[in-house]
Amino acid sequence: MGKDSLAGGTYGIPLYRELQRRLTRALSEGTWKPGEALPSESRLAQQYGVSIGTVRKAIDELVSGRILVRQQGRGTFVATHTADRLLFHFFHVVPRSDGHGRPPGTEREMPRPVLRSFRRAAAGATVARELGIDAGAPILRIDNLLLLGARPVIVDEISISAPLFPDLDRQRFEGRPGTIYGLYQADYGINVVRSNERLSAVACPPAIAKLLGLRARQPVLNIRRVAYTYADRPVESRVSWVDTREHEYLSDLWKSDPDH
Amino acid sequence: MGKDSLAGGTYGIPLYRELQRRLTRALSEGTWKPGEALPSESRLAQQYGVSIGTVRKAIDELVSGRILVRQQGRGTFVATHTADRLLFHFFHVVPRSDGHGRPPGTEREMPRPVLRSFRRAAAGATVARELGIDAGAPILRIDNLLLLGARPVIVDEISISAPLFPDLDRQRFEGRPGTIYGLYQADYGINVVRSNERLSAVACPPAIAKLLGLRARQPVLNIRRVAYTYADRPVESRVSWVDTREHEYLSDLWKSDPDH
DNA sequence: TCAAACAACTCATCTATATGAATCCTTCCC
DNA sequence: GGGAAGGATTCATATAGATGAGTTGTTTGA
Repeated sequence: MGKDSLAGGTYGIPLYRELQRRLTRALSEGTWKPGEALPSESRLAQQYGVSIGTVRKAIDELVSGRILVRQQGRGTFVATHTADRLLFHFFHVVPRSDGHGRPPGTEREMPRPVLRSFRRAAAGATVARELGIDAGAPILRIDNLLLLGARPVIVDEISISAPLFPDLDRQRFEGRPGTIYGLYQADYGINVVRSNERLSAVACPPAIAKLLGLRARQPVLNIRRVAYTYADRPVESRVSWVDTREHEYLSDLWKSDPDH
Repeated sequence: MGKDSLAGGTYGIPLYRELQRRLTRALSEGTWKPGEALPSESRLAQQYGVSIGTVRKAIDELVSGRILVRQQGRGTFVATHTADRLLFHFFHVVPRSDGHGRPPGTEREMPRPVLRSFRRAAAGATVARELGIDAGAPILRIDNLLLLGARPVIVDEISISAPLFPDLDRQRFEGRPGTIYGLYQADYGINVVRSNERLSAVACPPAIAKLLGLRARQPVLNIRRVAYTYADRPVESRVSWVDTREHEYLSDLWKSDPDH
């Protein structure tokens, strides 16, 4: 029985859930880095003094929540924010499928970001509430224009708590090798595991319209996203403006995955 | 070993997946009606000649897909389209949480439908494609105005293939005891198990604006939903127009459920 | 040197069994 | 009648073990 044994520890809650909690905490503390393998199931079972079946059950939910990835014959790994994961789990804007042809959701395309501004600012009331910080607290405010194909389609206004991302500056942000969430993950150990989005249709503000090539006051899709890490801790507040003349927002809940 | 035994049957695919396929087919054939209990896990195991663990694994995914519901001490049941299920899995319009107070998603409210029109029509190209029928084929076309609180907030334009719903008329539709998907399920044995939605921001057509109390050409959220039953067979095509001045569309992917 | 064979390790599937917890129904007793 | 006690049935949790499949690295042998 390993030093972390769960034996005799908990009362009402099932063993596998307690183990899941411990794994999640270890994950949030950076015990295993993104892309790294966890100890094998048999080793975990030994270490925590439970059976392999219990370990598998604890891991199951983390896998379906995209926090871990299992690979037969190799091991179980901390999920990384790759382009694929972004596309299928955090980026929901796709070409319109109004007319003809292909089923919705296929033929997704990676957005090409153009950085418009990177600056320090103070949190407004809404952003402060969403990030769980005080109004007026220091934040980083990043404005991005996203191109799909050759056209500008989305304007992103990103707000993150400055103290969470020390030394993050424009150069480092622009020089990131992968996605933005990949940067949070690789450089700051902050793993975005889920997000929620609230959408509405609004008249496009002139400044946004200019960037998107729209006339002011034309309808535009407004999205407020809050991205969370473990234990529902908010990481990022993002306001997006989407030109839906040739694209649309796809909400395909609990459907078949590309894998499996 | 029961007469339905899977022993020696399949080659590459796992037992539990083959069992899952058989259960799904039985479900789609109405072997067990909505709300009814399936045979117990031990009986299924016996019947199909597999272990209880395999039965549980086969059922697990159907439960997480909301097709079945397990109740400890009672049994496993075919999920029914209750108000709760509608609210949390098919109805995504919630009061704005812009200002202050409560977390998004709480305080949902059941929409009150007002039937505007019920008629027979011919499928247009888009609807035909979405429903997998021929253009010009007979459909039922239902227009609903949905009230949240006292205000009209959503206009729903529903299209379903007429031959799938024999004898459905205005009176029967209006007299339904529960939700629309509940009607499909209870009266026609058609169980909607998932949907996908495509959203865009558009200028509100005058006819819709009138119903929603909007000025024409004001921004309105346009939603195209296709609802599916087992095996990804489309059942319903629905176009919604949402007034997002005081409400918004909530997309909270793979987050915590009210249950669990 | 190269490639085949092997060993060692991983997760995946499947079985069998035991115990607990929730529910339902019957029986019993006052 | 009414309530308590028991028993039967259900799903939930947990264990232990066997076999299979996929991966990786090493050894063997021509």
